[in-house]
Amino acid sequence: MPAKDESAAAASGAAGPRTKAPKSEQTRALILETAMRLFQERGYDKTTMRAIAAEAGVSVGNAYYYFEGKEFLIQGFYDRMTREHALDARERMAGRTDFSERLSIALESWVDCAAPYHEFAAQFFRTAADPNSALSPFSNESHPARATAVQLFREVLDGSDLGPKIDPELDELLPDLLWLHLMVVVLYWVFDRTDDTERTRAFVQRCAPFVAKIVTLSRYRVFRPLVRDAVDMIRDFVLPTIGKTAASRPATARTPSAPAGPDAGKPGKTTRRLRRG
Amino acid sequence: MPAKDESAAAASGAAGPRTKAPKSEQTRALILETAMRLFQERGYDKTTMRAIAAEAGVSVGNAYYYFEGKEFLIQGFYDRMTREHALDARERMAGRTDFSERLSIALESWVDCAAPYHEFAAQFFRTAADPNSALSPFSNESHPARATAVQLFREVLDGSDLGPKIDPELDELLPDLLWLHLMVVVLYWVFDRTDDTERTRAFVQRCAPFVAKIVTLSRYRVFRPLVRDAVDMIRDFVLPTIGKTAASRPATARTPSAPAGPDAGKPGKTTRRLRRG
DNA sequence: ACCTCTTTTTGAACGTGTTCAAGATGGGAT
DNA sequence: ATCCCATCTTGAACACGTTCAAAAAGAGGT
Repeated sequence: MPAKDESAAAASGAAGPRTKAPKSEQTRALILETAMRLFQERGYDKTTMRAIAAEAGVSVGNAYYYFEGKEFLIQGFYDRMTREHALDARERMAGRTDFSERLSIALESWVDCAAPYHEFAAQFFRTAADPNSALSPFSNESHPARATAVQLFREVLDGSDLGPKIDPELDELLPDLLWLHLMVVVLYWVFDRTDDTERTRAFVQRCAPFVAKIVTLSRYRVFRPLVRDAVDMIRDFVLPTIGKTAASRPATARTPSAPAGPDAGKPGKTTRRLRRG
Repeated sequence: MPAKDESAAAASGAAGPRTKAPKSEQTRALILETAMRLFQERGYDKTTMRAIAAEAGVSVGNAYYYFEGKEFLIQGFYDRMTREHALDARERMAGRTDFSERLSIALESWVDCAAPYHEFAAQFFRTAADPNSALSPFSNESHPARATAVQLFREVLDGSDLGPKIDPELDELLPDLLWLHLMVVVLYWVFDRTDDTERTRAFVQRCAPFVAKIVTLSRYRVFRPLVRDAVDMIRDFVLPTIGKTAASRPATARTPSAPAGPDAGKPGKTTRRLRRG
């Protein structure tokens, strides 16, 4: 049983090595770096595991010792790009306070950061679309990349001037919703075949004001019931799937909070007082 | 150059065989049927091309003569399921006139029809998620399965009693939008790990009234600007990607907020008074 | 019958991702 | 030093999707 799972290794052995052997970590990094370089040079499909191993000066079996499979090498890309994006977006947003503008900048920043990888993004995407894969952006909450992205969107909101006036329940959900919006943009981007993904850029420019408008309008009385419904639905059906909230599998089970309340049998803890008809 | 593309073969040779050789079509069908049977029995990954060929009593090369690759065998499944769904949904909707109910039935019918394939839907989905693949539901408009599904949703609308009162522009888009909604349900379903995909079923039950509410509310004055924006955006950015509308590359144009004329530089015929029956 | 050309069929061979039994390495404990 | 054990490394071997040159089977025409 090799110690592939470092978090487990770090948590289990109390008397064990506090920092995992730097030697092995070095090999791991070497393989990952080599893989990423070759991916960028030749594309994902054209880069064989044998080539990666050879280029890194290790055996092919060794690569599999550190990475469960070829697709796991992609994670490095994903993580790196997400970090770059967060940094770049923060920098570009600095000083701006208009929500629509900030959102637009954040999304455009993503398109820019992702641009170098667009060519083999398809392969990438294909792997991420597999629910069984650990790479799926929806699967494991632990995915650090998602946390980074959600955090960025929280900052997009916090830095803008529509602060306390909007529905607190919606406000709580918004960072995740904006991340979801980013996922839609990603989907659009992956399928975008125009030069420099101009189409996606235009899409983003149109989306941002629209989203801002929705958020702004959500304050008004007329929209409240609709917003309520949407918020409830997202809380019950979307967030749990992403791994948010303690209730991670409430579908057939009972409600996690409010034992025998009005929504017994309902998927999530809806709202305490929901005037349902 | 073998005649893999039967539509071309049928259209080109004026003096050629009006019906393509039934012999070869028989082999093709045999391979497809065998593949579908094995996929259902063992799952997609576990079913090897060698096994399909052996079970069908042909050589492996022969399978590749009729199908460009393994993934192309999936298309058979996709098409069949879509047809089944359309039939089943129509039957179940018969007599109902409430839009929300009809939509709910149509979606639930899909979940039921897709249930037998849920196990290997992941692999399926993974393939469909590849923009390069001919299987992608977004790629080629010609995809007959999508046409069937969109047509079904048109019937969902036509059979319901909210007919002429809703915004005609929205009405025109709705079938495609509902299909898009189905795609979201599919996404949800693929990732759903609950027993009998109970969670997806609950999701659908909640979505349908919500969608109906939106459609209903879209009539009121307050919502008009929002609906307008949404309709425009969808027409400009979503439908062209699906292959709808002649204007398929409007992205790089100018700012959308009407500088010169009402629709100057707009890709589609955006705002126009359509009085549809 | 014989030749000619297209359509269909074959199966060995290639390149790939992945596995695995076996070996090498290194650091403590005796 | 010697042994022990976990960690790391190896490369041959496996199974799979896919390709391809060549053979077989038809389909006309003479």
